Amino acid sequence: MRLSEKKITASLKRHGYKLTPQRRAVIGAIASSPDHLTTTALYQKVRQDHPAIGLVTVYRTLDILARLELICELHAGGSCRSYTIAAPGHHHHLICADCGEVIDFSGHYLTELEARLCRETGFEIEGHLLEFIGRCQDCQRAT
Amino acid sequence: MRLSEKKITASLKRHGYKLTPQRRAVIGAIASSPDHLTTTALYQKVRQDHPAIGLVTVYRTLDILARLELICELHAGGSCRSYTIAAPGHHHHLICADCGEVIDFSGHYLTELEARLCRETGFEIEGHLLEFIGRCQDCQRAT
DNA sequence: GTAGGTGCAAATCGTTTGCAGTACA
DNA sequence: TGTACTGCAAACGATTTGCACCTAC
Repeated sequence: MRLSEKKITASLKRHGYKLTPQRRAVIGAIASSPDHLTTTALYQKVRQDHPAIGLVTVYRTLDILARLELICELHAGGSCRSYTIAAPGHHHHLICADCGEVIDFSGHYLTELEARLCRETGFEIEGHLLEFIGRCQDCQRAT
Repeated sequence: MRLSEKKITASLKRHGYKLTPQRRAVIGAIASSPDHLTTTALYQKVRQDHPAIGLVTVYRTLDILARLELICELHAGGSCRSYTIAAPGHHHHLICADCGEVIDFSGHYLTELEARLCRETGFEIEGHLLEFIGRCQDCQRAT
């Protein structure tokens, strides 16, 4: 279950952001895609029914959405970020190094470890990043 | 315990890479720092006793060292990479969001999870990235 | 009406590449 | 000696910023 378009726009309003057609378009595009999209990919998609939108606006909208934790950011290996609608609760990613497919999985494998690290280092732990890199079945066959 | 400068140069030679003064300088700089350094920070440091070196050479050297797994790469949150001498065995990072301090810890907390993901998704898992973000004791006090 | 949002162009940042000269093995 | 390495400059992609105009509230 992922956040609906409605909930996202509502949350934007609640935080005092204006609801422009551009923002609706970005939210619509990201909400209608099951995959993680890079900013540029999302830009292409949004342009299909909103040709006048600027790439900058997409960046700014994504920035707001990420800050409100309405979308989730993925640091897939290299130097590019991609986004998808946030799923409630914490989750992690399994990424195919060849085709870029992303599988989400969730669980609390790390709470125990986190508690131990807190105790041993005195850190106040705010979050973590857990990603597996590998090759999906299709790409294995393709070799 | 971290790899010594000697072991690194030896490994470079063993893999057929030439041992130039520039490479020695980069290795010396990274080996003498206990911290993780970004490429640019490392470049500044190397220039202190090797002013003629080019940033490009630092990039290329780091690339080789990372490929040979002699140094380890850190994707600290944002879009910048930093490097430090590799510790033997696999390890993870605990990063202070305020001051950037990095604590290494090791363990095989993920092998079981990795096996389960393999089974369930058919992925061939090549590696993973596990980083905790938080605030160290000093920064907590500083608030 | 006005603060906030938009879009363009230009600036910036980190990183890579082409190429001619240089130096290690 | 020959191949690999270096350094410059230029290219590059992703992201940010300055600014004038525009629009949702």
